[in-house]
Amino acid sequence: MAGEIPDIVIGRLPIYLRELKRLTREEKTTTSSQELGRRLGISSAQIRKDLSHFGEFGKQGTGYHIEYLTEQLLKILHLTKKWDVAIIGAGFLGHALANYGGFGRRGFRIACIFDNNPAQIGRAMGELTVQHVDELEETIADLQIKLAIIAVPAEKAQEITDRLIEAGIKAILTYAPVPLKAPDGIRISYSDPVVQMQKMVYYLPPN
Amino acid sequence: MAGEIPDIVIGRLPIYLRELKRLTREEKTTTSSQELGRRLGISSAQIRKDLSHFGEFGKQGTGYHIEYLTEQLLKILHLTKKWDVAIIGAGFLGHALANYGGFGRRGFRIACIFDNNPAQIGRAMGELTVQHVDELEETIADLQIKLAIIAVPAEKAQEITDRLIEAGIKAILTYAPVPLKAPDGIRISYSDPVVQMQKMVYYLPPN
DNA sequence: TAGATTGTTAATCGATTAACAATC
DNA sequence: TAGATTGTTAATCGATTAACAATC
Repeated sequence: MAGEIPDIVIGRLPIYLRELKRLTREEKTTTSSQELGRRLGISSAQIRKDLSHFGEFGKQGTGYHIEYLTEQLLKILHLTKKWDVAIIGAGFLGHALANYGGFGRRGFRIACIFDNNPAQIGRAMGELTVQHVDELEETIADLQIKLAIIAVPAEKAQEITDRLIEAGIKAILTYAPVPLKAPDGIRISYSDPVVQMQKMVYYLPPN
Repeated sequence: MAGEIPDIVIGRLPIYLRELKRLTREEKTTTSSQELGRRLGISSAQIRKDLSHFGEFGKQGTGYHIEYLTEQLLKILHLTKKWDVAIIGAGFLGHALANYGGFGRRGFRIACIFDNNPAQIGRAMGELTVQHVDELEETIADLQIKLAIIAVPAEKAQEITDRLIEAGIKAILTYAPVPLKAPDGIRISYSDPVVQMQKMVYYLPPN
């Protein structure tokens, strides 16, 4: 069973979770690896294999009880409690993140947002107020926040990263198009829309 | 050499490109697979292997000429011309995307942005004006746009996808947390910050 | 019982790494 | 020449798929 689960398997669990919620919304109570696979464009064998790393959640002949599997995945992913998140950068992107309802619905709470631009400080954003970035350390330590999202310009990203880690942050999602240096044990996840677009362009005929 | 290049290799090329540009900004003229690998957290062997799919770009003993390798990667990725991009959805996220300078600097031009909310139509965004989503088909066909970014709510994403493809779009980057159905030959790239966060949370001790 | 679907094993497929001759 | 680094081969490692006994 458990032991050393491949990272790529962990990466698919949130996708399964997301689709299970959609099935629930469609009033279904039961599903199968085949149905799930068809909806996600993944083979049914892969889904069964992935789940088998964590235990046995299905029944031969009938498949998976959606509510039960959802609960199990939430437990596996440590999503049975809400996680506080700090956002650094209150530009357009920080604004979009702070106002995105998806975090609240799926296990997170945007707890604070920071910027260094005096014009932004004190401004209301979502349910929050933009704080000065110099309050970053204290706020994160006080609230014991472990997760952060970086939405600052590339040049500032490494400095912010260092400060976040120093303040106790353990995982960072960054939108800055820069590889971040961080000690072992700190998770970094990258999102660069331009990189994604460039990759797709390869497959398009030029001109 | 060429033939059937693994998708995962293509996915790393934009990252190499991005780092080469940074090296250029640092006034370097030459680099090696070792230096590049160290900066990106990738093995030097992998970088050499990846590049070898496309030809020989380096020199034994000295490494790679940065400017030359950059040009080659741009050619390989079909980035020697600017690609027009359509954005669907002028909410906070669409706003952030339209105002992000990274596209312009790295091979793209945001050509148009659409929304269905009357309050948004006509509003200036970046250098653009928000158009009604019903003009989507005509604008995309007229400008022969091949790339689109979906920044609409989940429920609308599939309908928009269908319309985009009908209008001639060949590749889509979507921020909607839904798997999109599309015919073969259409590329879809997903970005869901919540999924990225959920994946990282697995590695964090609960509570 | 007959049909469906699981969990798991073994086979296949693909990607990464180590190592080194070639050569600048 | 001595040192550095490439491009490539072969070995290793890891992930996906096919197949099927077990069983609901």
